[in-house]
Amino acid sequence: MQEEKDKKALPPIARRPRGFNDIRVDVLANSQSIISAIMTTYKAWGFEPLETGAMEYSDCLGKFLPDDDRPNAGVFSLQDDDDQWMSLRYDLTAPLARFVAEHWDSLPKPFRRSAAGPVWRNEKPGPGRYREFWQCDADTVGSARPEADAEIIAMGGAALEAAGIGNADYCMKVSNRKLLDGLLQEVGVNVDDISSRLVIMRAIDKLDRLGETGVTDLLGAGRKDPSGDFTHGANLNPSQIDKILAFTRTRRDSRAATLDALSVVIGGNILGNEALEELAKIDATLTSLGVKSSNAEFDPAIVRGLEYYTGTVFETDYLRETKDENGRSVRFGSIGSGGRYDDLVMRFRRERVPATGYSIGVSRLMAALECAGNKPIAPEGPVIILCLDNDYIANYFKMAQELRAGGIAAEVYLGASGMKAQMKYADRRAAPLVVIEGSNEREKGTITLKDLKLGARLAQSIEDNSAWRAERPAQKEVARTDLVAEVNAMLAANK
RNA sequence: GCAGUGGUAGUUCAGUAGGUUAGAGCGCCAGUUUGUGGAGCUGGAUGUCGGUGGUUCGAGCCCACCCCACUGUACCA
Repeated sequence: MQEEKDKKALPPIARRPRGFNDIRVDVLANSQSIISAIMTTYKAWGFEPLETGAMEYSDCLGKFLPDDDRPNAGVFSLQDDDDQWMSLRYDLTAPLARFVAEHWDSLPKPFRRSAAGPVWRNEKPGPGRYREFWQCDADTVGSARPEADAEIIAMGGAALEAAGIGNADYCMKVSNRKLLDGLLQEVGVNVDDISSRLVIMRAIDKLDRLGETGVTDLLGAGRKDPSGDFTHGANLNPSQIDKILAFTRTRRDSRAATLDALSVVIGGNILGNEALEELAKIDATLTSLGVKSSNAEFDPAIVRGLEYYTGTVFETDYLRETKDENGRSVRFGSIGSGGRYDDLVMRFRRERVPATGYSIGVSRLMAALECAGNKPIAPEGPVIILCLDNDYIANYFKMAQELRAGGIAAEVYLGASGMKAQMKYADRRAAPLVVIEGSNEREKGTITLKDLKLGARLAQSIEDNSAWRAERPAQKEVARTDLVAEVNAMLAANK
């Protein structure tokens, strides 16, 4: 009892829930610029921005309804005061389906929507995996044409390049669910047996990581991983497995060649032919949009784990080899993915509403850019006006207002420490320069401007600290009346 | 979820066969005769040694359970 009371008296330990990140100004500046580059591209291709709320009624989000046993499995859920379950959205596609179904009659069709925002998943976080993260999506709802898929694919590449990914560093890998369904029919697997179809899809999805031997195990009896964990397999026989593996090897260096190879394997099948026709149209559209095979290729080994895709599927591979801080090479998962989901809106309305879309994971994209050595944006802080003389603080505020009126971000130091500490503060705030007015300057009607960025550059050759300080480099005494003009000149000189 | 590894200052780590007041680098804070950040000088602060219980005269070190982190694996609509 007593102990419990003592525990209660302790203050809470400041800590952040795992999987949720604090984002400081340097990272924030970069993610905002990436998001804006992507959204600008989406807009240029005719996609209208739409923002929806963070929560949806759980039954609108899909199959993951909270139940009594695990009300929060996968999603964050809570019960509203009218007892309805609500959940934080786990992607931007499900809210789109809800919105479209709700407003179908008043929407222009096809409806082309872009969206950027955070999504939440109640899962175990890992490196590069968070419980809150941003996605940038674009979707075309109400067009069944393969050209709609092609356009999304081409635009996805354009968006990535706008965000800073090099043209040679990514490849959109495109396939079609119907290819696999056709193949499974031919091989004698019951396609309507959803669970075995899913096991097979997930097995193929792991090709890049586990290789053909691992996937062979997963398609057969099952696989035991090095840690001793056992994964049940699809229990196919060796000849079925061979045919599936042969199918996954039909990728060629050009889209046309892959189509030829595929038609040999799957051509006789009705679903397979449908898929081939769609892919051929996608190829033609990509070609007319100027998208090379090196940036968008057909790869039948791409299946994607998600159940809701009905046709075209694609994901974006980041190609550049990257190393972590220990020099080990890092494998990035896809930095974006998408596909056609013709049945998602059908949950709300009886009619089938074909839709296709693409989603970019912002933090993963940032990690890729960072590993590739892209120079991050260094955010710039305000001009700091030192407060050397409390009796004259009014003067400092006046200077700040003059600078702001001149379009320059400025701030008066409001702490209580000495000059050295104030310089340190300005340094930490990434201030481009500081304004100094002590009694020396005031008596002369001048101010001293110190260029922190130039100083930083000069400091690289510093050998003797006291001499360095005596020299007072990178600073300049100017007339008080020229404050705004001189600050502007110094800022311009540093661009 | 399953398996392996680990948990000592803000951080990276050291801690010798269980023995007195638990250490180092970096970082942080303050001062350095009106004046100057990023590599000067001087001084300073900081740890429920992940938690709880146990063994012991004595536990950072040994034992049990729990928590958390990392790695692999599964799931990821």
